[in-house]
Amino acid sequence: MTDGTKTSPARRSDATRTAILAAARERFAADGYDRATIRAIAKDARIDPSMVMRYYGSKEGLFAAAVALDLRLPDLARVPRDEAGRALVAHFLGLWEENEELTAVLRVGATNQAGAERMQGIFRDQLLPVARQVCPDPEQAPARAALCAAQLLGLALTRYVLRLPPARELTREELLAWLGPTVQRYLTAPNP
Amino acid sequence: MTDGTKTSPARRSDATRTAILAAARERFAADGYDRATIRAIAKDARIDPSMVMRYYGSKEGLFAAAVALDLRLPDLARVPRDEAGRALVAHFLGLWEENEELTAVLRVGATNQAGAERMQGIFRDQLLPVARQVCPDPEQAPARAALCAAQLLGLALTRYVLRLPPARELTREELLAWLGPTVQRYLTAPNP
DNA sequence: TACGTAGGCCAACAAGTGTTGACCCCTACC
DNA sequence: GGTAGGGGTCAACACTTGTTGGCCTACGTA
Repeated sequence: MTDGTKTSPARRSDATRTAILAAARERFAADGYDRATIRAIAKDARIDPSMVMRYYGSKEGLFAAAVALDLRLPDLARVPRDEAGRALVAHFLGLWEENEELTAVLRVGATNQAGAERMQGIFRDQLLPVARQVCPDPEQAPARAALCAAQLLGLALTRYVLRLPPARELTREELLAWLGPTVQRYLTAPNP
Repeated sequence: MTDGTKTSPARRSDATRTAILAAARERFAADGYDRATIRAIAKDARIDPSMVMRYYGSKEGLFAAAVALDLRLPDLARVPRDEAGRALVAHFLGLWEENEELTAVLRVGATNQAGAERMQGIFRDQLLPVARQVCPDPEQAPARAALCAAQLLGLALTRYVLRLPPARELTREELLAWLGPTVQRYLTAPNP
């Protein structure tokens, strides 16, 4: 699982570095920023806490390195216009199922001021452009994207963070059938 | 602002107690459970940290006392069946605008395991019964209520916690027009 | 007036935090 | 073979946290 970045040759400590990142992702996702301690992360990675500091400078640096968030949103111009909503929901579901970084980012976003700003950035740089592709009037794109974010993040919140039992019991197909039309409406329906 | 509970006569320390609760609500809402320190709360209330312990036993006890959450959901049997969604959204919006305890509970629910369980309880005891009143098939009530929770909490998350600018700029009327039909569909529409 | 008691403050404890610097070991190169 | 230098550990610092117990004050009652 070498990440795509092409840094200097290949340090002897790469194994440790990735072990730290993996442990950090898990802890941040499970406990949130404050409760996830450097000592606990280091213990999971079976190294000394001081190594975390050496490689990532500080706890904030570690968090930034651990959750480099790329939603890899699909190109909605390439799916039929009336299936955009369903496609978006499907993509988000897949993302959340496999990727625990998202839980970490959402947890921290809800706790921390800096975390909230990070999420604002993700919204602006990743979801908003996609919405702009599909929205009838580009000027409405921010509002429509915000509505989609509310629905999608609300699903993630209830299903993966708060873990409301009924939200967990819904199948992928049911969610697509319920949320797909909602997101579709937020994206493309005429004004209200 | 005497609360409805009919406890012993009226202690001389009632002013202090309510000052502590008010400060606690503010801090918990603004900072979340972990970052809201007893010392900071005590400072806001202009008393000694030890008083908080004396009156509320522990930090958890203080939190429990500070956020006694009653959503006061409307009786949906008394509004026209096809306006239930709109009524629910309107009620939630009013609730969040005036009540900062909700932000605290959501923040803590996203951070803390115990907080998540508290939110599960709120969902089960307050939102679920209301959904049961309106849902065509009572057996589907949990799933439908969960969908409503996802949409409503998602709105709260983006608008009041993450504070995404476009989510903040939507007016009350726009939100009613967009989310009302969504919640209505989740509550009463035939299966998918 | 005397006094018990509740309200309040102060200082400290023990635990846990992020962070730092000194020190050892092993490897790769001259 | 010697020697930088990076990988790694240990112990400690400085600080903050929730929490506790002792002590003073002032009210309300007898």
